[in-house]
Amino acid sequence: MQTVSPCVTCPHRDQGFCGTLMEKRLEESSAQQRANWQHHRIVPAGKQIATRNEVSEDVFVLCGGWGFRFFQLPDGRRQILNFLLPGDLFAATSVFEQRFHFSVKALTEAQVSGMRREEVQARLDANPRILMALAESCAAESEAADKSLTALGQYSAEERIAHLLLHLMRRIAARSVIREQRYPFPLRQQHIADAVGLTTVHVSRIFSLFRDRGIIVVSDGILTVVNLPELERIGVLN
Amino acid sequence: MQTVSPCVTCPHRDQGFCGTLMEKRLEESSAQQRANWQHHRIVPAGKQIATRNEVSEDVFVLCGGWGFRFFQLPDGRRQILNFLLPGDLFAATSVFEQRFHFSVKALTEAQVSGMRREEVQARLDANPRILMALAESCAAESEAADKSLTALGQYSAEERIAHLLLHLMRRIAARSVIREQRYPFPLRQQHIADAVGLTTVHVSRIFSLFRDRGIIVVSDGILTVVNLPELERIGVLN
DNA sequence: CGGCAGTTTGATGTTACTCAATTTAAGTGG
DNA sequence: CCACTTAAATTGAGTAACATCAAACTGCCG
Repeated sequence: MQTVSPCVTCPHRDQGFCGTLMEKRLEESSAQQRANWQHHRIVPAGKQIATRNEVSEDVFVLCGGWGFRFFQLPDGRRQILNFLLPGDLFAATSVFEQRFHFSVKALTEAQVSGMRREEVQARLDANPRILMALAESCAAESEAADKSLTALGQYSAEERIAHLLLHLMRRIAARSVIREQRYPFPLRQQHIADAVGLTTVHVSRIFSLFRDRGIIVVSDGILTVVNLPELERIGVLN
Repeated sequence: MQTVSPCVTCPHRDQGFCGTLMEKRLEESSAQQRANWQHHRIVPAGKQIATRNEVSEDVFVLCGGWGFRFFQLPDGRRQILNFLLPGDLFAATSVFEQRFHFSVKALTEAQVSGMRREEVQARLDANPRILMALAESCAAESEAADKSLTALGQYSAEERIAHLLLHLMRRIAARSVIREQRYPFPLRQQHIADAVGLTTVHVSRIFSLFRDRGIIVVSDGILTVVNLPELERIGVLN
């Protein structure tokens, strides 16, 4: 599980929270912050940050805001692979690949940090704790991918949406203190639809259903969980 | 892409083909074959080889036959995460995790090789080429998972099945020479159904459809591709 | 010959999609 | 703060895709 801590590598850290284990390990190995092998930028909401098949010398971390990783199909369909929260690497495997196999967009205004891949790899060799942290990220991503696959293959619409919400809630709670079951929630229904393989219309109906049954309410970018046990009953696989 | 080569670490190698890069790298580092940190066994078709949450000191490779990785839900539903072919690690990340986050079953009679995790890790430290090979496996698995996710989230039944077949065909062809577009194919329709999130009844209908349209024929454990361009038109997500 | 596992086929039901209209919310500029 | 504009969410009606249930068929093996 991830712990709450301010962003250590990002110069914009006063504006948000990062602090994954991977990031901490990298920082540990580096004497000076804001070294010249890192760069940072702020991107507006909706802006595409990375494109499939694009070559990059950098490994990216989302330092602030939300983003998402996705595949775009030629006919316009889009699959959102996962959502990126502060502290997340775009993908753990991108430390070893110079080409993105996915695209990334900013969901809100976001802070993105890039680190030279060869520098990251050099630190990997020098410090086995970084390698271990990276291996853990890989394993966590792989397990999350397997769970998403199960959700899309086996779950009904209600189950998929409940599952997505619970998964996001756990990740948000690991990064900031949650009071009264109110979670920041910048997703549009279109994002949910593209993540769980439904249409926006159907997502809206399920949300209405949940609202009417007193399970959750979404408004003003805030997700309020009214009946957590019921949400878990619907959405927890195992 | 993987190359055709006999299984190097497995004592049963005359009975099948393995030869992933990862395996070759491991062998490279080891003077004697059949070292005492490896063990091998033959498991009958249908036998469960690994169970979710189970702890193991070993890292497993499928040396011969076919297997599959899956999640079992309490209500009986099952999601097949991927199929294992000779030479495949059960999962690349299992080199770092002592607990399976998935279950594995033998699809045909299969040969399984287990290697002490600490021995594998020791070789990882000693030989950077092994680490690189493992990183490549991780990246390949992650990309495959993202593609499967897209297939389940966005594709119609026809597209999903065509996609699965093409994906398997490429992997089989990387391990053995294919003549006349005839591929060994030990899957039951139930396996396909559980892999692509459909019912067996619907899988059967799609197969009939493909057969009637002269695209593929499956019989006697052999998949014959009659019209490859058409199959690719349906199933390639690019 | 009987039994079993796997596949095929038909009839019917349900879930989720499509299309279209309407309402609500979120900005924007005056 | 209010009219205006635009994006997002909601609702209804009709439809397509896939599931469910049940029966029949096939090949295989004892």
